[in-house]
Amino acid sequence: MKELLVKESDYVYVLPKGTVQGQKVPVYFYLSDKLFELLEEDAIKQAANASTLPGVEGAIYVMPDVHVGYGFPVGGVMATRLEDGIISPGSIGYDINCGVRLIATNLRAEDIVPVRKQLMERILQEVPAGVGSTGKIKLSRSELREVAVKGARWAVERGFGFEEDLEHIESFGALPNADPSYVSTDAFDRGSDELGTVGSGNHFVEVQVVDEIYDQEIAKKLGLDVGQVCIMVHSGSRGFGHQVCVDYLRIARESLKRYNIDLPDMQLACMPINSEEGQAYFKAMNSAANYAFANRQILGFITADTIRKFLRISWQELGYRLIYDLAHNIGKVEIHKGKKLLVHRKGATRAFPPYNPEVPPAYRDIGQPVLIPGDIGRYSFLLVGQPRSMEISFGSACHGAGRVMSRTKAKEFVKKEGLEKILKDLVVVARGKGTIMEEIPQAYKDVSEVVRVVDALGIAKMVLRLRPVGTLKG
DNA sequence: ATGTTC
Repeated sequence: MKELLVKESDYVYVLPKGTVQGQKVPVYFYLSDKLFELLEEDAIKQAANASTLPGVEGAIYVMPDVHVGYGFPVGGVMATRLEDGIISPGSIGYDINCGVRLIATNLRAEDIVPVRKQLMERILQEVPAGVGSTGKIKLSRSELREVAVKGARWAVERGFGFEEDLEHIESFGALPNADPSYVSTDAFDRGSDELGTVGSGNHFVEVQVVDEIYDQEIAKKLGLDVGQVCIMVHSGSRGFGHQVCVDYLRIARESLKRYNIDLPDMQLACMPINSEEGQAYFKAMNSAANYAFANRQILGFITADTIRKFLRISWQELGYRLIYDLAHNIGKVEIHKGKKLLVHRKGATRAFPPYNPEVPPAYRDIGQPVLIPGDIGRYSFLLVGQPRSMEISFGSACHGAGRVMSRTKAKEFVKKEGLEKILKDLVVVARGKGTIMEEIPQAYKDVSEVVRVVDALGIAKMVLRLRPVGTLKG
């Protein structure tokens, strides 16, 4: 299908409306020439499939870190009209509210670098990571219901963080319209002991240092300077959100006939937003999203507390300050160009511009922070949302590097090259070697190239780069 | 992503 894409301008390729059968809107791919070469046929097909869905509005947008996903590509943005559109679990993702948090500290690189190995070993002891890992927090059914409604606030009330953290979280760390009575017993069972755990795959807790600044003025307003130590958390809603997705994909498949929805791919199984099933999924999805906000709140706090105890310093000396926390797998009701839409972001980050009311007051004149984690060996980036995102991507940017090598291929590569040689002087801790082998830097696209594209398009502005000091993986 | 092929 690649030959059907038309290069409209630098970084913009379009699959014009009318190219595929039943297509309702065009599909825009935001790519450099280099990333265009890496674009997979199946990812194009998946984005094209979504452009045929009922009530899809404007266009489908695909970010430069695109890769094939379940039904809808990772890196995809789709908006559907509330009155006649659908809601698609596969277009939000299995890991509901997978997202990123960045915490600043007053520490300098030299405080951490000499002791980074011991520090990461300590963090490994305190922060549970890995598939099926469980935490110290055991939740009763009623407590879990509370988590699902209150989100990050629940964690703060239990002592995991501070009231002022909440102002620096997307949607204040608690999405409205969460109703855990629409969440299954299976999900409750899986969620009861996984709060405050990292998970697996590309999830991590990382100690980082501000490495390079591209916009001094904005970095200053964020209170960030070269050499400053930060904590980045990348995790989601664990088994709780996964089960919500599984449950509602089944419900969606079973309700397709009832609502006369015809699909090019069963993985895009969806429900009218204005249906009993669609509303049920929306309320369950928001519950899982709030679980993820609480999860990252706890993870970030425990990590900061561990660093503090390791260095034997006070909270004041540590200077813990939440910069921002955001979702990159989520469906949200937003108004774009005067229309009330459900914006599906799957591997895409909200990137609202300055003076948008959703941007925290402290950042109002610089725009919403956009946190882009890279792979374990390279860099992560902080950008801020720009006005053009509201014109060309429903206020969205990319979310990360994006895979280029399959997990299997990555493991074969490690067996051939040797893990020590690949990781060189990186400090990466984990309970097992499996995930690290799948997550080697070579398995990912260069995140620098990805953020360069969203910066060049005016979706989000590059502010600074962070480099890893030590990484905890699942 | 995921009690990693219920």
